[in-house]
Amino acid sequence: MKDKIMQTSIQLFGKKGFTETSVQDIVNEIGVTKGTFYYYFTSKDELLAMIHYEFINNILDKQEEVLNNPNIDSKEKLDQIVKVLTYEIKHSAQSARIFFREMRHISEEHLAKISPKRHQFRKNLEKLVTDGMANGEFQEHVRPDILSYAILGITNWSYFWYDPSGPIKEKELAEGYVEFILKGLLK
Amino acid sequence: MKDKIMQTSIQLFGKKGFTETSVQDIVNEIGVTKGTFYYYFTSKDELLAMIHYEFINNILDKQEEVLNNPNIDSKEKLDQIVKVLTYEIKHSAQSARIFFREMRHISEEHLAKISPKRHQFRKNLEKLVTDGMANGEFQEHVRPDILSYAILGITNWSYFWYDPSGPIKEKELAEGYVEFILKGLLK
Amino acid sequence: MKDKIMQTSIQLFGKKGFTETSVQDIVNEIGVTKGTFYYYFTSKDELLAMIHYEFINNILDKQEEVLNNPNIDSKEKLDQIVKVLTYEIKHSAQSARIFFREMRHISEEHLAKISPKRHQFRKNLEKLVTDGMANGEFQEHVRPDILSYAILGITNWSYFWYDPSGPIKEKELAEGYVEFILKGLLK
Amino acid sequence: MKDKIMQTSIQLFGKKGFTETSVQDIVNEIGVTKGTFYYYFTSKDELLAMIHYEFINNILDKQEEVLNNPNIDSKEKLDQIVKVLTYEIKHSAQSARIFFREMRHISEEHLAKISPKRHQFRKNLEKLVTDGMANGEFQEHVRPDILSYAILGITNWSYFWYDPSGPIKEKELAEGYVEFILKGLLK
DNA sequence: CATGAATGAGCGTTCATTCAT
DNA sequence: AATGAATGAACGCTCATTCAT
Repeated sequence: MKDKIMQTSIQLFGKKGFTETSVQDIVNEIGVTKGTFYYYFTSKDELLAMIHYEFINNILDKQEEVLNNPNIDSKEKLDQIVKVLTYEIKHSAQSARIFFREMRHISEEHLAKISPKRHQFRKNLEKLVTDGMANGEFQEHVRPDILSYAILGITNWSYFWYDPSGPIKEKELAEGYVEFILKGLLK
Repeated sequence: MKDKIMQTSIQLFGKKGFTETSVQDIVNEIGVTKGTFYYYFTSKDELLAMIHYEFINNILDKQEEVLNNPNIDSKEKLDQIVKVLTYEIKHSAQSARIFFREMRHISEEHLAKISPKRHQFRKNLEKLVTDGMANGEFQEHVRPDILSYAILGITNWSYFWYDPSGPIKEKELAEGYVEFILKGLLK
Repeated sequence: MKDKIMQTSIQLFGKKGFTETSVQDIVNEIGVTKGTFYYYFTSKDELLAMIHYEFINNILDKQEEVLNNPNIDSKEKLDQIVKVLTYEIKHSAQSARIFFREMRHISEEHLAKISPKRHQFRKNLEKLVTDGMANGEFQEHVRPDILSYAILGITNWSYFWYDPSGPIKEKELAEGYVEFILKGLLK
Repeated sequence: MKDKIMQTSIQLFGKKGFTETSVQDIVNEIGVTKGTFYYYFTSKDELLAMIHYEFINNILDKQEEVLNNPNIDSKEKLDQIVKVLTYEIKHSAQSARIFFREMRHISEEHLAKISPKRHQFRKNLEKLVTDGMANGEFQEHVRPDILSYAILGITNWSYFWYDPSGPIKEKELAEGYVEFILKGLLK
């Protein structure tokens, strides 16, 4: 039941927004009453925090799996991470929307568990860039932190506009991103 | 007074969010009553739409000024557009936040005036990429629409994390973005 | 201007109701501002009272003109009064609606001028019935006050359902009423 | 509780009017909070519609019971229907007031259930008159529809003026109405 | 005469949350 | 484990009225 509530909430929060989705909406969808909701969650807030936590935990795991692979170079790691992100934004579209859009509704208390993971994810990417520079794969023209934010911007922005049923296929999108990130625009 | 309400609302919507800011919050901040608010705006919705409209109108104007300059090449145009965007996200930080975050609260009716401008902005960027490919400045490795979204992702994402009082200066950020966009990561 | 406001208000109060019509609605219709309204009327209440006063004054005058005619008998007087009422309900439909429907919104103070006239109108009708009984024209089977209310009920109820553009013509209606009032149903 | 809200609302709507009675007034009277009101009714509108529905349903049932009685003639049926109406207007005075006065505040949606019954009631009366004419009990001097409206006018108008604590007793009123309806005024 | 800005009280409605059962 | 009744605070919005100009 707890999981059912979470999955239903992800769909509703993603579609209509956190504030715009009432607890009543959620329990109506499942066919139970509000009492049930508060039996499993102490607040709407906590539910949102859990959704965030599961999402960041999942992509952080996948990212670290790539980063810990000793058999591939920085370029290949970057390639795989971009693909992971694009995959998640497509296949967990509603979770991604919630993650990028509704962070502001999470209380200080819950942020304490989520923010470090968010930060870790970004820092890991920055370290990958730094490492790639150190081993001569990447240019050293720009601050690694800026580069990490730029790469995240490219992928994360997809949640804002990307329509899986539109003309751009997931594979083409991810490969386009990688190509652009690696080679830039100039001839 | 109308302008005062708008400026105050931009600050509050940016800081706390549209739904989370009540009309009462806005008028309290100014020291008038709710009646005054509704004397100048027919709804909170309309106010939000106006904020969006002013923002997109402003950056669209600046973008087209750059694009219409016959004395500079595509690379230079791209450089200037990235700088315009970074400048706006820094100096109109709250408006930018509202623009990227609160679109979903704008009614159909008001969207009719705003959406075309949003779309135009993105299309203009795509055309700049296409033109740059046609005249041999840019590589033709990736679909121009994907590239336009990627570039917008880089700049727009700044609204999410960039802190003007942090260690990264605006100039360094914008120039870092341009360098990365043009040359990519690989050596 | 004062008259313009009254005429416009009659239309709007009749169509939408007193409470449902705002002072703003009225002045919008005329193209002036609320200040103007309050220059001519001290309150919305007062305006309503004036409308009532004009209406009752008008039909009371017409009623008394009939009653004071020494050349016609009670039956003829009744006939003419029913026709006056039917005429007013058709041709001053909105005023009639307001008169019958919105009495409850008139303040004590203003009622002091209107109620006596309303009462007078009914009393005059009762007296006509009593006189008709006294001079042998009418039966003395029912209390004259009940009869006066019954006759008023027949005519006034028209405001509720009568549609001048429907199949029943004004003349047919008034004459039907008179026939029924005089002869009843039974063979 | 739902019924308590309805009964309280009937008293308040009847006394002060629908628009003039706030949900706050209703719940204050009962000693609960507004939340409770909206737990039982989806809107103030819906509550009004329910009051109307119960009223018309009740008198329509009673009317049809009389009409379906095969042992009495048209005159007797008319007599009983007038008495039913007078009884209701006296004993459900506030419901009757609401029914005749506040129809205009009922939404299209709810009217769909109420209007047909209102119409049915009037049509049944018209049919009774027509039948009475056909079997020779009643004169055929006036259109049956006009007669039905006239009879309804007599009885319904009572809601406007009749004071059960005044000098006229219910029985005297109803019998006076019947006498007048059947025999008219003229000797 | 008329305007336009502002007020303040109130309204219908929503909703996260509580709690006895 | 789940229900259903109830709360209370807030929200967007309306509107009769005032008043300096």
